[in-house]
Amino acid sequence: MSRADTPRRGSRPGRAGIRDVAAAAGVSITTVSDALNGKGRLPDATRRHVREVADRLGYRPSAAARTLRTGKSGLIGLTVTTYGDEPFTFTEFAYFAEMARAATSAALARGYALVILPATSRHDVWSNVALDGTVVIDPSDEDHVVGELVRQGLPVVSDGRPAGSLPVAAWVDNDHEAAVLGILDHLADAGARRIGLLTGTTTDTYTHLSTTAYLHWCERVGQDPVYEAYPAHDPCAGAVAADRLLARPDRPDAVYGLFDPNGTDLLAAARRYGLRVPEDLLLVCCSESTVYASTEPPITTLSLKPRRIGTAVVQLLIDAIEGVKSDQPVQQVIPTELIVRTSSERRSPRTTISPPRSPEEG
Amino acid sequence: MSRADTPRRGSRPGRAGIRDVAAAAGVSITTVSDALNGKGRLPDATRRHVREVADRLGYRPSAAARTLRTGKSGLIGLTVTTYGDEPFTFTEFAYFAEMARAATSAALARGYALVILPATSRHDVWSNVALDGTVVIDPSDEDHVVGELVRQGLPVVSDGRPAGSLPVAAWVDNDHEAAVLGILDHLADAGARRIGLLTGTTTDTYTHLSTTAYLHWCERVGQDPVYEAYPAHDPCAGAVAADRLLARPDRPDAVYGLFDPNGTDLLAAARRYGLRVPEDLLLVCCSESTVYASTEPPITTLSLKPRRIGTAVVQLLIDAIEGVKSDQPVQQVIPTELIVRTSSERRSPRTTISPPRSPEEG
DNA sequence: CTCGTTGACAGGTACGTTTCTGCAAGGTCA
DNA sequence: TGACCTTGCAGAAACGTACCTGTCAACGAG
Repeated sequence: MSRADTPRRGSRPGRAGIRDVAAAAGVSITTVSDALNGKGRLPDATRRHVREVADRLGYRPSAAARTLRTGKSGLIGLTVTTYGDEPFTFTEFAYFAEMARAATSAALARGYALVILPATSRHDVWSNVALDGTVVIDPSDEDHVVGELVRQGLPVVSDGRPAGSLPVAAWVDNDHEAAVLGILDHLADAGARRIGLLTGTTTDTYTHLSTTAYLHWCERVGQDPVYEAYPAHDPCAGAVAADRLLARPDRPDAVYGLFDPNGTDLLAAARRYGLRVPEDLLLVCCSESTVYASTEPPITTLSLKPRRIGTAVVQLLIDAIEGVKSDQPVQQVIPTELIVRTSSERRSPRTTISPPRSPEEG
Repeated sequence: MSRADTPRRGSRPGRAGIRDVAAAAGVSITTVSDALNGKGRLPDATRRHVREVADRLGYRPSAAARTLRTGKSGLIGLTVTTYGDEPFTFTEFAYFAEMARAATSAALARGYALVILPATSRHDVWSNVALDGTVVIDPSDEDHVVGELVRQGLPVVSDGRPAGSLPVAAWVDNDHEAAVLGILDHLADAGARRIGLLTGTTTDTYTHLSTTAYLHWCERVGQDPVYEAYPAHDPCAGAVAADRLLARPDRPDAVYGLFDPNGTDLLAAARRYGLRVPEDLLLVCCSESTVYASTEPPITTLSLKPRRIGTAVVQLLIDAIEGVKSDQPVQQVIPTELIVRTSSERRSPRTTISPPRSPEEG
C-alpha cells in the first residue's frame, strides 16, 4: 500500500531519521549506517558525503532504537545502599562522592554513562532502564535487587566483598583487616597503651571486618578491648558515642574511629574532658575529607582510596560487559593509605603547631 | 514463509518476551500488553491470568523496546560542571552530594532514574542515551551540551539562574544577594567593624552575584572592601588565600567565606596569627557540612538548602516532561538558612566553650 | 427481525536502527 | 572466455513493544 516514497513526516518534525539522511544523500539506509559507524566497505568519498549530509540535517541516531537492535545501552547502574528514604548514608558521603566521581569519569572514558539506582528502588523503575551491567556498593546478601539483576544475566561488580554467595563477576575491596592492624600498630608505636575503637552497630562487611580485626589485635597483644558502637547512619549518635568512649573509667589513651565524622566528634569530646591531642589522647579516623588537615590539631586519617576503587570497579565491569579477557584479576585489593598527622605523633607534639602569637605581629 | 508457530527461540534463551507470555497464556500479544499495562477492556479474570503467567515466566518488558515505542525512557540527566577531568569540583562536594541525593529520591518517587552526565562528556556518550529531560547545575552560556539538548526539544531545568539566554523550561535558585546581605548584617550586628570576603576567581553566577552583593553592601555602609579571590577548584589555594586575607594591613575583624572549606582554612589561619574566634575575628562560611558544628569554636554556616533545590528541580523537570500544568511557578527561589554558631556570636564567647579541665577529672 | 452497541479479543503496523544477504559491475586468472 | 573474486551498494529482516483497527459474538432497543 504505502509506497516508500512517502517521506514519513508523521514522526517528530524536528528530528531527522536515518531515512531522511539516506534520501538527502541519495544513498540507501544501509550505506548511511555503514558510513557513520565505520562498518562495511565504502569509498572514503561516499563516507564523507554521508557524514556531511548527516551533519547538515543535524542527524542524531535514536539511542532507543540502537539499544533495541544491538542489545547494548551504554548504561551501567550504580547501586547504592539506602538508609531510610535517602540513598547513601551521611557517614559515607565523602567516600561515596569520591567513588562515584571516579566511576563516572572512568565510565565516560570508555563510552558509558552511570545511572544512580538506590537499592530500595521501586521495582518498576530499575527494571525499566536498560542496563548493560551494574556496580553495587557494599552488597548485602539480602539485596534481592542485585540478586535479580544477576539472575537476568547482567554482569555485576561489587565494591566490597560480596556477602553470602552473591555470584558477582568481580569485586574490588580494601584489606580492611590489614588496615586496622596497621593503624593499631602505628598507635602502639606512637606510645599508646590502651587503644579504643569507635565502631558501628550495623552488620555491613566493613564494620564487621574492622571490628573483628581490632578484637584479634587486642587478644594478640593482651589488651582489653575498649570500644563503643553506635548506629553509624545517625549523625547525632556519633558525638554521643565519642563522648561515652572518653567517659569510661578505662579511658583509652588512643582511639581509632571507623567513620568519617568520628574525628571531629572525638576531638570535641576530648576538649570537653580536657584531654590534649596528641599528648593525652592519640587520634586516628577513617575519612576521605581534607578538613582533618586543618583541624587543631590536624588528625591522622586512613584513606580507603575511593578514587582507585571507583575506577577499578568500572573497568572490571566494562571488561565483563564487553567480554574482554582482562589480565587484571577479578578480585582486586586496593591498598589503603595512612595519612599521618599531628594527632598521632606522640613524641613530637610541637613541630607543626605554632604557639599563638599576638595579633599585632601579623 | 516462516509461520508464526515457530517459537522464535533464536533470541536470548534466558529472557522471555511478550510473545512467550502470550503463547503460554493462550492469548494474543495485545491482550498481554493491555493486561500488564492496565489498558484496554479486559475482564479481571484474564488480567489476573496473564499477570500470573508473566510472573511465572519471569517476564520483564524490554526497556529499550518500550522506550522506542513510547518515546519515553524514564531517564533524566544530571549535568554537572567539570573542572579538569573530574565532574563536580572539590568545593561543591557536600552541596552536590546532597543535591544529587535529593534529586535521586525525588526522581525515583515519580518513576524516573538519574543519569550522571558531566558537561564535558564526549559527544557520543550523552547523545547515545535516551533522555526525557535534563537537570543542569549552574549552566554557563558557553555550555553547548545544554544548548544542543534544548535545540533537540528536550526539557531542561537548571539549578541556578541560566546565564545568558539559555531557554530553560524552569529554574530554581537561592537569592544569593539577599543571603550575603543577611550575613553581612548579621556580622555587623555582632559587632564587626570591617568585614572581609573570601571569594573565587571563577565567573560562575554564584561567585559573581555574591561578590557584587558584598561590594554593594560595602558601598552602602561606607566600608572599604577587603577581599581575596582564589581559584575555588584548587584545594590548596583556599588556605593560601585565607592566610593572605588575614595578613593584610587592613585586616578584617570578620570574614565571610563563599566556599565550603573556607571555614577550616580561615580558622587555621586565625590560629597562625594568634587571633581568637570569635573575640578577635568573626567567622561565617557557606557550607553544607556538619563538621562546623564541632570545630573549636563551632562555625556559623550558611546552608543553600541543596535538598530542597534538588527536589524542586526534579519536580519541575518531570512536570515539564509530562506536560503537567503545575501550579508551581517555573522560577523558584529557595530561601537559605543561616545556622548561627559561636564563631559569629561576639558578645557571648564563653557560653558553649567549656574551659579545659584536668585529665583526672574525667 | 434488524441494527447499533458493547465487550473481548486478534492482526498487523510502526518505532529507528543494525546487519545479514544479496546482486550487479568490473577485474583477474587459467 | 568463462569461472571466480572483489568492490560498492541496496533490500529486507529482525529487535520487542504499544496501540490502532478490525472481527466476532452477545444483547437490548426499535
